[in-house]
Amino acid sequence: MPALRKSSAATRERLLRAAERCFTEHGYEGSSLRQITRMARVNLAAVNYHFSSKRELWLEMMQRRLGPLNAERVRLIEVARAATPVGSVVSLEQICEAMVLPVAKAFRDGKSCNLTAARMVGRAISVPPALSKELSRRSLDQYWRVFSAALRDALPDLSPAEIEWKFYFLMSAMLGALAWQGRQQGLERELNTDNLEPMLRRLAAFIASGLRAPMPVAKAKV
Amino acid sequence: MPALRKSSAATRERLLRAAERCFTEHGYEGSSLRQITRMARVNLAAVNYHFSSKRELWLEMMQRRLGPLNAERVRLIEVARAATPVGSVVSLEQICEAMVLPVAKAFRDGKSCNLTAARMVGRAISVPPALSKELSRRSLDQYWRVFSAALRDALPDLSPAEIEWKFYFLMSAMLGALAWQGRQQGLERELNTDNLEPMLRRLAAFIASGLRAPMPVAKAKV
DNA sequence: GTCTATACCACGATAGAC
DNA sequence: GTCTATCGTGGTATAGAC
Repeated sequence: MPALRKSSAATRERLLRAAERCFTEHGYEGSSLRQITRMARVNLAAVNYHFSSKRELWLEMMQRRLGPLNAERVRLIEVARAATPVGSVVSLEQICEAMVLPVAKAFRDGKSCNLTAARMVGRAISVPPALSKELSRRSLDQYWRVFSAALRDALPDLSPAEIEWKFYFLMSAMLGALAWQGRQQGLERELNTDNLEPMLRRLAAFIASGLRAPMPVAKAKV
Repeated sequence: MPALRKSSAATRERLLRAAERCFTEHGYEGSSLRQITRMARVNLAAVNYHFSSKRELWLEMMQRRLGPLNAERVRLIEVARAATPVGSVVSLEQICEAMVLPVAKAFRDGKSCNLTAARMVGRAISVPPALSKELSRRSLDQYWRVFSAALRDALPDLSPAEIEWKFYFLMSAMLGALAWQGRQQGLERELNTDNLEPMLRRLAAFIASGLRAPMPVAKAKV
């Protein structure tokens, strides 16, 4: 690779940081490239040069965060599997905690959690559908194999289709819970460092119990 | 009310119908007012005259669908309560089915389900956060009172805050499941009239079991 | 009161100079 | 690599016809 004439990497990094703040605070279409580049103190056209489009800027910003998060999830599942006696399997509760709890851990800046990043993950559900679908393709599909394998072991009676349905519900509940923090009337408290992890533990318990629930047979009438 | 000189109501209705098709198919920011007004065969400025903005057009379109849906949910809960012996309460399973199953029922056009409308409900999670928050304020808050009262009766040991957390998880799983239909790799089948109701039954079972799960006490370390 | 034509400004994107 | 200028399209506002 040839030597860079100027601080190209620094410009990229400043853009990614500004994008994290902007997108998390104002949403995808609520954030303009002019606003982001002003905050990053770079030229408007720099976005197109470094990322080719607003869409790719968002995707790279998300992938940078989801990479370590998913790596930690896989690591926790493998640690649990290594600690499991032969003939036994990793429990649903362990799987769900591996899925949910790293959200608090992966985004630590020093002692406290980077809430902007954590919230960002939940907000991934509030972008144009084509965008979140592409993000899922890039950052979740490879992880899905590990996770569904653990689920199949823990739920040997369920068909692959039923596993996938439950995985949908699980992911939806998790992203929605992160995104909806403090948005409902009555529950005014915002997401903060102190209540993030207890919320995630409640969520993991909710999901684990839901996964264990028997699948109902279809009936004719509502 | 004075007599209308022209077909104001017809213009409104055509705009709402076109908006349903457009917003559901292309998402909120993926649908332009020029596209919607062309489809409705009305002038661009008609949106501003009848709804004052794109935002309000979307909100009115959603409220028109969520009204009957929530009315049916409340009706089902009250029917279940009426059929419950004194000293007993409506079960979690009944509550969850009342919450979830009307999605299939409320959107019937004649014999089959209007899938555009059903999908629209799920897509409400993929709009700018400020929009879905406003929709929740207008269409869900009044319903929340009935629903949380039933939940409190079914789960007398939980604090109001814990009830609200679980309601978050419930709503997130439901909206996400509707929105995510057919978007994951591996599960390619699209939402259709035949598989909507079985999916909703699976979802209701998932949620009911999750709601019943004991809330974990917070621990120190992940 | 209802509808139309049109102007306005902000947006994302890009070409080409430096 | 960076910047300026510019293009097409978006939501919105308004003046005026009917």
